[in-house]
Amino acid sequence: MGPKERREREREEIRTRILDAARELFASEGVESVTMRRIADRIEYSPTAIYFHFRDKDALLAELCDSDFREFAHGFAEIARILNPVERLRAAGRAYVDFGINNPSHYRVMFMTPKVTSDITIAKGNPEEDAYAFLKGVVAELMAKGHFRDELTDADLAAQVIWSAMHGLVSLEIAKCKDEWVEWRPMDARTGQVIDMIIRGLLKTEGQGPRAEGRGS
Amino acid sequence: MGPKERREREREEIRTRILDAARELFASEGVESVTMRRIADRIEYSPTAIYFHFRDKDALLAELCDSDFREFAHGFAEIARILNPVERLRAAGRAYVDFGINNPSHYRVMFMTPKVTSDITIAKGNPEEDAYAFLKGVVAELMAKGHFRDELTDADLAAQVIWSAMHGLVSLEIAKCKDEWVEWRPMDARTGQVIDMIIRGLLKTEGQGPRAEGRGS
DNA sequence: GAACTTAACTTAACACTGTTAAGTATCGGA
DNA sequence: TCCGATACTTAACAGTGTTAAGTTAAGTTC
Repeated sequence: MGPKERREREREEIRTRILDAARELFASEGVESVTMRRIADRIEYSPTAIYFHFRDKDALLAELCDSDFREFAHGFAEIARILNPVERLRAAGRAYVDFGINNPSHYRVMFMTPKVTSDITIAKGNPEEDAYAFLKGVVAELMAKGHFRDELTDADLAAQVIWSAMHGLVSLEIAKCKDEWVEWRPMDARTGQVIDMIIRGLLKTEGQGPRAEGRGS
Repeated sequence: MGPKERREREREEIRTRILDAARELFASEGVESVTMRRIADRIEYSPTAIYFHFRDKDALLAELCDSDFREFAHGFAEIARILNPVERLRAAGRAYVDFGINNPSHYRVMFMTPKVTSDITIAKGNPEEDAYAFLKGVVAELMAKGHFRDELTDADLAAQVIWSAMHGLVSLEIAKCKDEWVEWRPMDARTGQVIDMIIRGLLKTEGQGPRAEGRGS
């Protein structure tokens, strides 16, 4: 069964070549510059050749998105080692903002454009691949240890509230940083204030739980 | 000078006809369906006729956006009459979310897409036309009355933090409501929690100032 | 080994998009 | 009456995603 496997391998190879070209174009010149024809130019194929490997442009972008989500979640691996859950939440918030600011093009398609995430291959619920699961895990731990205000018992709801606040920070910066209408304060200052607001607004007594624990890592 | 004025009036009339057609198309079928040709079809002109009244499509959309921003700000007029500034902030937050949920297409172009707001005619700083100014006003009043935590003395920074949280709520809903990845909690519940988080996280002692005042209106 | 099939392309074209160049009426003023 | 500006139209250009039809090379089968 030599030739069959070789063909399979070659097919996979050209697939990743297309994806790489698209990713490169995407990162350097923004999502608008990612056209089928420009991708084709880069890999020296005709534009229609891409359709043999991807259903359409959306499917191609979705697959790009898929790997982006995975990489994004991997970014929290180091943070997962922080023992103190409050500090872990703080660090996660900062990491989230860093990702968005450093990868605005990616952030836009990942979180700012309506897109059906149908054929996605990420292991849902696994904190190492699913960033939402990571956040929910931190929230659940904080709840279990009694850090959260007593009326907050729904980990999903709390996670969604936290995500909303952080997402607002990043998406507003990406969409409106050029806007001279508002006298924007430095992103660092805003980030710090939002994180403090989250901690103070959702947790008990100044962001520390009922009993102060040793700071992690 | 009769004819001259009549011409001027007619010119203005066709301008608003174009804008109305675009607005209608926009609200009913989303921004993607707003094409020069479809606008032209509606008003029974050729597509190029529009270019005599608007520089290009962006200018047309910008003008649409302009009136949308004004209308958006007008929505806060009633809320401005609430005496208690904490309650006013709460109501403003709810109104903000309502606007976004009821006008997702408008919200997207207004706040979720990078667009240079250059030739804008809104009276900056006037709370009746500029919603950011309204928010900043509420924040400033809360600060003056000592409701804010002592370390928060910058009204712009605080306003931007509040706006971020509310914007995150709305924009995440608009972009990801169809997403089955996350088990979304009801929008109402999230809104309530975010507003509570803002109040508790930024103000002193349970969202009330140093001294409880009578509730307004 | 010849015939057939299929995978992996290419070229040409369609139906769109925003936008521009060039041409045409219509109308107010000298 | 002629002139020039105003307000258009038609035709076209350079893009876009996508599809239909044709081509070529390789593998499979008789």
